[in-house]
Amino acid sequence: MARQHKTKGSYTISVVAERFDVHPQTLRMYEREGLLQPSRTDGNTRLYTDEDIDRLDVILSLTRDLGVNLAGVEIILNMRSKMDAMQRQMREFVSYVNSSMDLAEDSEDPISNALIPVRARMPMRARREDEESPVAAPPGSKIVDL
Amino acid sequence: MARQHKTKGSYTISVVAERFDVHPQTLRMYEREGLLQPSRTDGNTRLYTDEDIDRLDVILSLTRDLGVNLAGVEIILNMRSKMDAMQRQMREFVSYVNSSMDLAEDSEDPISNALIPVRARMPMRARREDEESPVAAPPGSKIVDL
DNA sequence: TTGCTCCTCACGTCACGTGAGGTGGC
DNA sequence: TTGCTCCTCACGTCACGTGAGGTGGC
Repeated sequence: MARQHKTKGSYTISVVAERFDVHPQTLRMYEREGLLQPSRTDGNTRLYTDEDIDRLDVILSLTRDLGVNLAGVEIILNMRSKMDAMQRQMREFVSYVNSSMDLAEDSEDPISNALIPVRARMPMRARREDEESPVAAPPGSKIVDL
Repeated sequence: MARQHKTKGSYTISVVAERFDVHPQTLRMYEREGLLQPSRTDGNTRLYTDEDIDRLDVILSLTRDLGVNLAGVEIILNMRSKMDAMQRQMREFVSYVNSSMDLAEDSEDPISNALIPVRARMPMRARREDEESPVAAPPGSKIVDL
């Protein structure tokens, strides 16, 4: 059996290949195309981290399940991280506004009364990670939750 | 020369094909794949609107310039509209918060003082259409401004 | 009639995945 | 030694784009 470097998730190419039922040459190709950047041992052997694994999982979903080619995968991965950054900013901003309003929540003054309806009318607040994205995918869309 | 139905932008397939230097069969293929949905005349001739043209422009950038296949194009177009929706929501929310704060701007009470720093510290406000996206593309990214 | 339109079928090309073959380090 | 690793080269398959061929309506 293949050896595993199991120091907080570090896998050789054969382990990854077997786990995802993918050809080792395919993994090397993904690296050549810039989609994966595993580190190397001193002896030049590739080591895949858990983050590499997660990324590979997305790549294989796109290529195998959705038929996207590697040029498309690269762009989609970039857009994904861009959307993640947007959602993070959104959450930070909303939670900041909300916490500012919490200071005013029990107040009776007219300004806090003017601001509180934001939370009631807008469908926005700090979301937990397991909650649904605020923007629904278009009907019939192939995007489930990329 | 080919005829044009120029009632607020409505083009036959030959006009579109010539303008974008694309084979008419390719346009029919894009429609078959669900990427374009031109309307039809009573005689079943395709009519492309200005919106179809804009969409085609993006499709051709993705396929020709970036080498994305049609499966990838579909996903990217869906993600694009999802991102647009997110930015729109963001803008609406921020401008709502800003306008709420404008009510309190000249006030001396502690609550408005607690809220005003939002605008000073966060890089978020209602943006004009020609301003840059708030989230920068990763360095070396192929995404210019999809 | 002319020049467009519609459609289907088929071919060439290229990207992607996979395999062979030869090498080297633990 | 064994079983991994590295690499390059090459092949098969399939998606995409394009062309041919035959049709019909303005």
